[in-house]
Amino acid sequence: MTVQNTPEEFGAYLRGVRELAGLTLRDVEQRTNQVVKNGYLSQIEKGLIGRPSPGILYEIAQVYQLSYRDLLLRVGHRVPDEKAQEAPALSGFPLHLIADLDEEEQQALLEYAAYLRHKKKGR
Amino acid sequence: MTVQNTPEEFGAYLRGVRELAGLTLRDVEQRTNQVVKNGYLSQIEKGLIGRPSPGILYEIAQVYQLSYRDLLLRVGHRVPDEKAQEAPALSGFPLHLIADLDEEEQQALLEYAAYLRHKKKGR
DNA sequence: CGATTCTGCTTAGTGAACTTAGCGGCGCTC
DNA sequence: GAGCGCCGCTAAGTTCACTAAGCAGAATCG
Repeated sequence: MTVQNTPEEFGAYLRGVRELAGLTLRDVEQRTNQVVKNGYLSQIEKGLIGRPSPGILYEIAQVYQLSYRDLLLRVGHRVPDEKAQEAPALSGFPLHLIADLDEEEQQALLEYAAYLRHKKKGR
Repeated sequence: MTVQNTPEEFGAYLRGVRELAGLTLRDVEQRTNQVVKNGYLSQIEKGLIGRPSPGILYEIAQVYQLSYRDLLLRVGHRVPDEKAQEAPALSGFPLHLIADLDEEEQQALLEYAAYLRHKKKGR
């Protein structure tokens, strides 16, 4: 429910969860396949790291069985809206015409648009 | 729809969108309140940056009216599950008892758990 | 007692994201 | 055609997440 922690708060929280789970720093390192190094986790828990990266937080969430989204929020990372899949509106452009196209075709279209825009300069 | 782009692909994509929107690098810098520097955006578009941070991607998504989530996926950031709000299961621990507690109380509880765990060592 | 093996921790180093500052080119206008 | 402003770009510098390596203390066991 928390929205934002200081690094100290976040560290204390993580330490609490780890100890509750009965894991050592090296246990976590092992369970994350050496992705989260014990020394680094120690730094995080001591509040020395401002904003651990999403990848690290994800691994921690897995090991402790916490919500990845919640961890992201705690350290202050932007999190995509649950819903509100903000469609690329781009001011009335007929998107449905583009939605059908596959990856390469869309890219080609963008490049063509760039070409048009370039030409237009000599308007 | 794409799941993962190479830095080059991602850069080409962003460049296409920007030109389609008719914006210059400095326009974007201005519209993001100098959060996304023109020189840096240039580096991204040329594929020189491996994985721009969430904060930067968020700003870009806002300016171009793109889906932040989609940008995260393109560069390879982990994204929290739309649903599947993975509850902190922690092996049968009676979570509902904790859910009521406020922030401070939860922290105190974790610290108490740590204390218990510590004591237990002399089992 | 000494040796071993855990524990958390610290320090110095690396690398990549991001900044700063400025360059050269192009298209205006006078 | 000289000056001016905007364009994308780039090289060097800064910052900070993350690594590598090892140390001190406590528990364990011979």
